[in-house]
Amino acid sequence: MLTAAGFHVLLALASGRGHGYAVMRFVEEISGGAVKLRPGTLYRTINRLVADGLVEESDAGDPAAPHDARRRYYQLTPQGERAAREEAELMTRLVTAAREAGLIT
Amino acid sequence: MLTAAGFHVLLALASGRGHGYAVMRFVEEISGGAVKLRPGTLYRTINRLVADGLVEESDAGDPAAPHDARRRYYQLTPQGERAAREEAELMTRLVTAAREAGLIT
DNA sequence: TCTGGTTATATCCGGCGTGGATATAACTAT
DNA sequence: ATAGTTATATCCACGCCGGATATAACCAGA
Repeated sequence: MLTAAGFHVLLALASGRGHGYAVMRFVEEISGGAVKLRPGTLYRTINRLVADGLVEESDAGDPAAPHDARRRYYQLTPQGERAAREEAELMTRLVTAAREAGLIT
Repeated sequence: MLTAAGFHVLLALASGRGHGYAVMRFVEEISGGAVKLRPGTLYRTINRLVADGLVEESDAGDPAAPHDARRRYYQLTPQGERAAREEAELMTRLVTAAREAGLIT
């Protein structure tokens, strides 16, 4: 199973957030500020995902965005997409169970 | 945020799995065998949840079940139920995002 | 132009949580 | 009786995370 941080990063990349800092903001956004991926966790997680073949660096960023030399862009590999999908499916089952248990509506 | 194991335990208890070993089977069931809560993680997690006030031991188990002296029964505290609900709501948002990203249907 | 705030990446340390193994013992069925 | 399953508990090594610190590029406004 992926770590929570690992899934957050994959999901952010699948949602079109191409570089590290954008991933950080995505996670904060989607959780309503409850979850924060700090630099230490963020960049280490990205490096691990690259080492595991789930993510790869892509030389070109969004061509519409203004150039920023600091940014490093990433994208999912097919394996990363598969892993993210499996994790999302597991999560769907957990949400269904939470609904059946009356925790959420 | 809860750890993955912590949420699994709370969800299992909310789903009427009263004792430790039943929690273990619940997690294995719901994940289709992909996730296994091993003894080391399971009982340490339960103890931590008790220490944090999210779970409490309940002296009586299911009266319909045959008595088994080894079993220790647990239930959610109001605080535990709140924590589980918040985590489930966060997870719902993640699943929605995964759907919007085309990861799942 | 220079200055402050934000964006962006990177690394270190201490500590917490996990996986896997091992142990023990009570149940159950044959 | 005895073998297999159910059930709880604890240990060690390792991996991951939070928080802090560092560095530097970008941008807006004075």
